[in-house]
Amino acid sequence: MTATSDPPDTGRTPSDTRARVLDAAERLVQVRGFNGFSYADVAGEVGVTKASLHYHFPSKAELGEALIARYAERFTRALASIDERTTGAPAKLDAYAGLYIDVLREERMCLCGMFAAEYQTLPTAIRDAVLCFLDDNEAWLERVLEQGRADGSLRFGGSAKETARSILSGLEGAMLLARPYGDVRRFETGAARLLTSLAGLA
Amino acid sequence: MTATSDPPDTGRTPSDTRARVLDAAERLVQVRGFNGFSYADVAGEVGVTKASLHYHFPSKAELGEALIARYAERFTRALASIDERTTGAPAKLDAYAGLYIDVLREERMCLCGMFAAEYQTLPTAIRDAVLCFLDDNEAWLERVLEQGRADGSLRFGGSAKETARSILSGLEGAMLLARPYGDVRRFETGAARLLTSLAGLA
DNA sequence: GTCTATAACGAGATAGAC
DNA sequence: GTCTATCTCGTTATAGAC
Repeated sequence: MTATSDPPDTGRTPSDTRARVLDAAERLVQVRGFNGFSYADVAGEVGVTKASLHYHFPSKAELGEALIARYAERFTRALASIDERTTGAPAKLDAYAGLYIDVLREERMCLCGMFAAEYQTLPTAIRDAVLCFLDDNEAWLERVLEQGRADGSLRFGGSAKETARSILSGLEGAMLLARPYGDVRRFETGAARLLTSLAGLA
Repeated sequence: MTATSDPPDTGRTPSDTRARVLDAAERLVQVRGFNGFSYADVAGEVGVTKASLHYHFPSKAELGEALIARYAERFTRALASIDERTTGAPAKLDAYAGLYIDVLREERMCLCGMFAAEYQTLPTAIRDAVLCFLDDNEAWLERVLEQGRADGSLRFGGSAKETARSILSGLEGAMLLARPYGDVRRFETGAARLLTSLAGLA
């Protein structure tokens, strides 16, 4: 039942290369920024030529669009997974911060945070996706905060929307500054304090 | 008493160009990132040739070093000015947040926050200066927080050092995310909430 | 799909005249 | 100090063979 004909079996799935390119490019953007890497860098890591990259992603802008699209999808799934695995708002917030920690452990910045820094230099399609990503995160956090306030597990003043924004920007900022120090713990303690102070998480 | 000889009067002070180059480059880094602008961009804005830039700053790395050095000096003076103009810890924190607002109004990111994002791509000298800048800010905030806790004008749990870090990263993050939205108010409300929740500022 | 080869351009940087 | 001219290299991108 393995490949009887058609696609010559290279030991890789049909568009394995495409995925590997996205993986390498994603890491490069998160570590060096969208303006801090080239097709040559990606080609070197993946082990193909620059021309092959252009077959999959004709322009760097299109590569960037594919990156943020995939990243956003994955993040959406991660949030859905949190909603399935956990019940209380405090546990959800903890798990949410855990997503950031996982990224930081690989010495990466949040893809969207990096794009936010370079925002003025990005193609419009990427810009729009960045705003969409931020809005989605904010909306999810807002929902969790409302839930927590309703069931008494969280305590905070002001609107849930504004609190969500503060948490989101607080986590992004903690990530931004923890990376130069190469210190994940710096983020962890900062994130804990942030959630405690802003959302009344015990 | 005006120039009787020596420096041919061009209508500019001796190294006016040097300062104008720094001004333009600083703005470009804050808006587009260190990897998002070129000598040609700076030359165009200042109205000189690329070769002239290289006379003042032989390499882009040296330009970057000069930028962060001047920025750090100016920031140090700004903090000293706050210490002179204001007395209470709450007023000092408000003035501190005001520094960020001034930057954001010009649609810029904090120079150091931008460098933090691009950290992995920067020459060592700039990296060191970035960490130094962050440490200085943290130390100043820590001192203000200690003062506020001592005189009862601020209320927060945990160490002043960690609280200072949270405030610093919170402000940088709020700045990072406010810029894509082109919304200074987004920062202002976020910063106010941050200082209230983290430092107990009324 | 992937390759070699190359185009077309912009980057940082230098030499030397004025 | 600033210029013109030029160099070298890296960048994104394309053409066309396999």
